[in-house]
Amino acid sequence: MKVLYNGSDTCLTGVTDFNLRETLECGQCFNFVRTDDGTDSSFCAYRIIAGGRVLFISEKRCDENKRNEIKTETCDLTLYDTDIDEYESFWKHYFDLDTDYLLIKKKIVEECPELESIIRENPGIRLLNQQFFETLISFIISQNKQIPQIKAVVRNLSELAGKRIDCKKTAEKSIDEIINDDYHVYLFPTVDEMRRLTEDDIRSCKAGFRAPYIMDAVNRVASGEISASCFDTLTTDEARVKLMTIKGVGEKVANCVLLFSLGRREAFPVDVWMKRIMEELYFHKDTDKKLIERFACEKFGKYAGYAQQYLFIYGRNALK
DNA sequence: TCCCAGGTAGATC
DNA sequence: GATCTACATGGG
Repeated sequence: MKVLYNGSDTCLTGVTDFNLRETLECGQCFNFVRTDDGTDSSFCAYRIIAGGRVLFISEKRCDENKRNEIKTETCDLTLYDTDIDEYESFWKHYFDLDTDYLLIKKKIVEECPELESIIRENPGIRLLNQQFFETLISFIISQNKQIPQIKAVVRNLSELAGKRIDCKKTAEKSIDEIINDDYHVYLFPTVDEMRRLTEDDIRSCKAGFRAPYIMDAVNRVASGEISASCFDTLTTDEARVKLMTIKGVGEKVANCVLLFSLGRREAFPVDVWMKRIMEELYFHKDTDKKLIERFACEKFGKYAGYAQQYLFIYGRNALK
């Protein structure tokens, strides 16, 4: 992979084991919009809001080739209005580009051959490294909601309390809102911005019964009792227990926060889909979620979180 | 109108 | 402890 800066954009060429659409659209993040018109199957562009920044990014697929049996392909990425320093210090880690996914995929297929075809079809999924607070709030929102609705609540909260950012340049001017000259977006609110909201404010963002849960999470983070760094010295099991002291955070939400924002790749969130697919593959009967989690963690070890992502896609394709 | 959604808290047994 | 249900909101 080569990294080049052309004076305004950072261009990554020959990126392996990466697919922007697969990575963003697999349910691990909710603050993005596709900005191209979808007419070119080898091209896509997105606007992503994360970590107090806005990124316009596009991807061009390159020719397929084969590396060590598992089919892979390369792509070129353009991070618009982004210099090398911002790429190196933030987006590189955000997209998990310093991790060897070829090795990870091999290990998972060794443990679970059933996943080989799904990995072949989705070879570019990466686990993002997202910011703690916005991941915590987003996954509290996610309970009992579908992805488009989760995205809507995240956007409503951002518009209500987040900082406005004016976007002077855009990657692709194809969606309606981007056509406006005064195009702007709102960042996900900071803890301080959220603290100014009342429970009714949060309800007005269509958060429903999750509003008091969000209030509790905000208060606990604002007080300093909970922070990304407070988990540094804890084991994953201890960190999960601590996260679950927040109202509205159960096993599943806690595991998502561990996996997607605290670098605990051994975490294995079990939702309705994961329960169904694991029962189909291994248990062949109704099985407790906690048991499924323990089984997967023993089976996949430090790769459990990655395996979970492929299993999720497998489940959504195979079942339903 | 009914049912479900990448769940969880609180009640009840 | 294990099970049952209400919870807001929107879409099929």
